[in-house]
Amino acid sequence: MTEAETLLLFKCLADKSRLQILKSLAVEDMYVERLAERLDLTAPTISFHLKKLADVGAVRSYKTQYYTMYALCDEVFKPSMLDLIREKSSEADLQAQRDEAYRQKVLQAFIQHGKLKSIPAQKKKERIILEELLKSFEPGRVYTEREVNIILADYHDDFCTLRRDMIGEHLMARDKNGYWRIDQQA
Amino acid sequence: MTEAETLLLFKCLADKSRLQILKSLAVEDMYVERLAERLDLTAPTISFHLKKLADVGAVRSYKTQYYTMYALCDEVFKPSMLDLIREKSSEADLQAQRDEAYRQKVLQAFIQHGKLKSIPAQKKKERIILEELLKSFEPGRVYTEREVNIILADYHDDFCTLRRDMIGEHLMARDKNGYWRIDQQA
DNA sequence: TATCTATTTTGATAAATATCAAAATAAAAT
DNA sequence: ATTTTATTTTGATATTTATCAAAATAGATA
Repeated sequence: MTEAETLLLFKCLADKSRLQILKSLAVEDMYVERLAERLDLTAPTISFHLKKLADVGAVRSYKTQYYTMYALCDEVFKPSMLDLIREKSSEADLQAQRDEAYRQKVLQAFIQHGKLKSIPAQKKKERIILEELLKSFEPGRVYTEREVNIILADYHDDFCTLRRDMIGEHLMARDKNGYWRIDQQA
Repeated sequence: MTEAETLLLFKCLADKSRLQILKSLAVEDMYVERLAERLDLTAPTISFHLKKLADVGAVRSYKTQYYTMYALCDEVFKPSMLDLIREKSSEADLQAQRDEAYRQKVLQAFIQHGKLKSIPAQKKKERIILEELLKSFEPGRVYTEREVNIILADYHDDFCTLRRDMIGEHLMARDKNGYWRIDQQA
């Protein structure tokens, strides 16, 4: 079941009238007008709800002589809600989730109380730290080397290494006028 | 769990953002701002959703040094949706349900193609039939005996018995001017 | 075929609610 | 104490949607 389908299913359960319809159908099959009478709603309203329920496969219908009988499809409601919550999101989302978890882990390991405990030896980890420090610079603005140093010194004494690696990782660029952020477009 | 609580719970699951929050919390505990970043929503919006989720016991929170961490409460989501649908409604509702089912059974047994196959011998069943036939009369209007006969004859040849029992069951009344429905106020 | 009746569709309306910006709280660090 | 930062509350807005009346459709009986 896709994420969108799950949402649709829950939306069906999230309405008083539809919940009552399902409860009624759980007892016995019924036709539109009888449901309307039971729930004190008009037939069009019942029809509207039944259509939504049918769309997610929650009910099915069959003809008897006079009426269109509606019946509950139990199967759809067998899984526990937890199952559906745990169901993996789209693959891309899952990956993003793992990446973000890792990123947070690194940040928490190296940055404490706003200070950088040490500069990570692993390139991958240092990159994460640098990306975080980059947030202290405004996009588009040009900084003097002195300004860059002051900002970076706030995190770690070795601001020279940090500044150099910002350039090395292509997170910042420089020319004779100064330094600026390089922003990858979203 | 009461019917209203069930509805609230389903409503919590019926929103894209809240579903994503729950999915995220199923992986690991998180704080408001991080969720906001992940879902690309503002912190107030996340806070709004978390409050709703907390109201139905879907999440709980605890403090760490900096943040208010939110965690999933699995227990709430353990039951299958079918369990909740099948959960008995209020007692009164259940009784009404049984009554109505019985009523339908009797009606279908004795009335076919708009005609009364026979007049039930059991008083209880006949009463159900009479209540149904009563719908053919307009509330408040006074009918001549002849008019009553014509209407009842449409259902069964023995309209005299039907007419008499309508009076006997106090479903209709008569005086020198004619017959009329007695409507029990709702 | 014509007529009745059950059901669905359409159009309109009112209620619920997800979202954000801005303001208010709360909580921690300096 | 003051400042910073995370969270919540408030107020406003736009979207969604449940509901009904009326019209259209479909299905069955006569």
